[in-house]
Amino acid sequence: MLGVWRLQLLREISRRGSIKAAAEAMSITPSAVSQQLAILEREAGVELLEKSGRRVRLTDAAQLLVRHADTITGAIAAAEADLASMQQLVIGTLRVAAFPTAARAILPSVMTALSRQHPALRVTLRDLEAAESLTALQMDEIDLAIVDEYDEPARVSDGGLEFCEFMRDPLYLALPPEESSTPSPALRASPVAGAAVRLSDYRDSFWIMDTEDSHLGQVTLRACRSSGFEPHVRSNCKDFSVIIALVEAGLGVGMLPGLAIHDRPVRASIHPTEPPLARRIASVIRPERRSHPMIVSALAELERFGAAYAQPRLS
Amino acid sequence: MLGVWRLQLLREISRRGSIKAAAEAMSITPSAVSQQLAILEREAGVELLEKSGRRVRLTDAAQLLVRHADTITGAIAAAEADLASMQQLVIGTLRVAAFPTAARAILPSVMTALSRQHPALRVTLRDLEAAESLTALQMDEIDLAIVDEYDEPARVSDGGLEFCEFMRDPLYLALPPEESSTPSPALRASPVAGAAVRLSDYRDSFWIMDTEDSHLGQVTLRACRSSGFEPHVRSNCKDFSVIIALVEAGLGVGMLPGLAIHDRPVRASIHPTEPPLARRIASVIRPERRSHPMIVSALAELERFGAAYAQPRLS
DNA sequence: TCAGCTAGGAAGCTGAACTTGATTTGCGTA
DNA sequence: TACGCAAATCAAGTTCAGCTTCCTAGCTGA
Repeated sequence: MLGVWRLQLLREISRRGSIKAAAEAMSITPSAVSQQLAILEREAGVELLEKSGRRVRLTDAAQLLVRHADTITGAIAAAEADLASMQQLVIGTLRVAAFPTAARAILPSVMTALSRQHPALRVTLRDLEAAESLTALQMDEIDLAIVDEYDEPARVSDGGLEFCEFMRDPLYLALPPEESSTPSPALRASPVAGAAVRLSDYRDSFWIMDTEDSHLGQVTLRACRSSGFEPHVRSNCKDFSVIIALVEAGLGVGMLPGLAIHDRPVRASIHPTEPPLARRIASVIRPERRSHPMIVSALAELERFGAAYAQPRLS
Repeated sequence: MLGVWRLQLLREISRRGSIKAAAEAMSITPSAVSQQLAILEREAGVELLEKSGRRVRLTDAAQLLVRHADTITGAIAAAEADLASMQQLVIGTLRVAAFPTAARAILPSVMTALSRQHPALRVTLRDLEAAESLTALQMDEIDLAIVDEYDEPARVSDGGLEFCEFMRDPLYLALPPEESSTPSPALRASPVAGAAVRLSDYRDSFWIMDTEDSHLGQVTLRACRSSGFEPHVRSNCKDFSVIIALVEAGLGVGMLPGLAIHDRPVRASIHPTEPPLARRIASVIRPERRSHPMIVSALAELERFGAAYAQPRLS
């Protein structure tokens, strides 16, 4: 019979593209992987690897086996999840990845709540952009990914992952504080704090934008254009704290997601837009772990955070 | 991670009901099974076996694991089948079980055809009644079962097995040969050879029946009753050859399936009934092996036999 | 009550799977 | 073209999982 361990090694080679990388991922030596695959080839009766330069390439038969290895591994994981859910035991290590803003604004409270509820649970956190965390999830390097989505749910190549939107994060327009000398060319009365504003009212302001290749940058740009103007971009900054600082200094206006100013005092005037803009925040898991109590608890906690966050609160 | 080998041992205990039996099935010692299950309990973190007299009983958690073990084993088997079908290799050992009549009438020609087509294929045959071969299939003691079905497809507890009817076997009424002195109380002109007859025409004959608990016996009895009479049963015989001999000796009439007189000279007058009666003959496999070339070839050969058999042929 | 059967623990053995270290082969670079 | 590095693989030695054998404990039926 085909050895499951060997199949998992093959799977890892397929994921990571080289024997060395697979070996590192499974924390054994490349030599061991090479030997195990030689055995698997005997078991299967087919060539599985062919040399391609100084690397290896998977044959068709190997790719077939990788697909099967995925379902086999999934079935084992499902058994473990069922077992854990039967015992209602929330123990072990939950590996979470979140995009940076979420890692700062959401995860601290969620992690403390989780470890208060389940003292035996260890939660580790990495901050990864959405796309990175999805591949990490597929690589089985993390158990739970928190991603942001700006456009409509694309999820074409979701690779069998399970998405669950647990909150929406409104996008706000940040205006320089009242007292600051606004360098905006147009003089205007500042709107009432917290009142919705139209982007087109700031067609003549300088704009502090996220980087062009970021989702938020593109969404902002598109929103300005569909409001009928091309923004005067004064600077492109990746880090929201920098954007906040520039707006606070009165150097322009900028779009900020709510989480970026959540639980953080900001000396700027924050306004929802009309029409409202928002990004969706979703949890992503591997479906076979859906019933794992560790996952169930974490998702519940995220839902709770999302519900609390939905209460309007403007600084 | 849960050890697959251990899960399979647990599965075998569940199937066979004792550690000893499971150990024999896997050809290791009971002690080894006991040790592996102790390890599996540690892996799972749950009690899996509880003593019940001098045997063991599976806990709920264990039964949950058995179900998962089934799907895992199925997934591995599917991988192997896919692998073999990719290579189009028909090698190995095909273990067949068939009910006795089929074992005599169908399997010899099918087996010779198979081993002619695929010299590397070994075919082994056991004769088992339908119910026995189904459990053997679930026990993974055979790869292919040939069963007969008299009633409408029940298949309630088919246990995830896959049935495929490949032929129908008509039931014939066997009458004593012309020249024999018929001890039947009623004098009548014998029907034209091969012509359909009505059971009610033989309400006054003696009947040679299959055993009462056999399917054929019950079907015959029911047919007689629905033709409006209770047959005078002269003897109940399990073996069709005995029934044939008795009819040949002129001691009565009897129902015989076509296969029982297939390719075998019979000195009796064989007649289809009006309305016609038949049993269905089906192949049964485990679904995960459906695409295995060994199975594919065997099923094709059975279909071929069924098609040839369907040509009317009466002795 | 005892003989027979099943489950399971202890000790020792075997082989599968790993590591280490040397070798081969391909690729980029001086 | 030669050199060095990187990746795979081979050979030899080592470790440990999983087996057997032998034994004990406990249930069951004669």
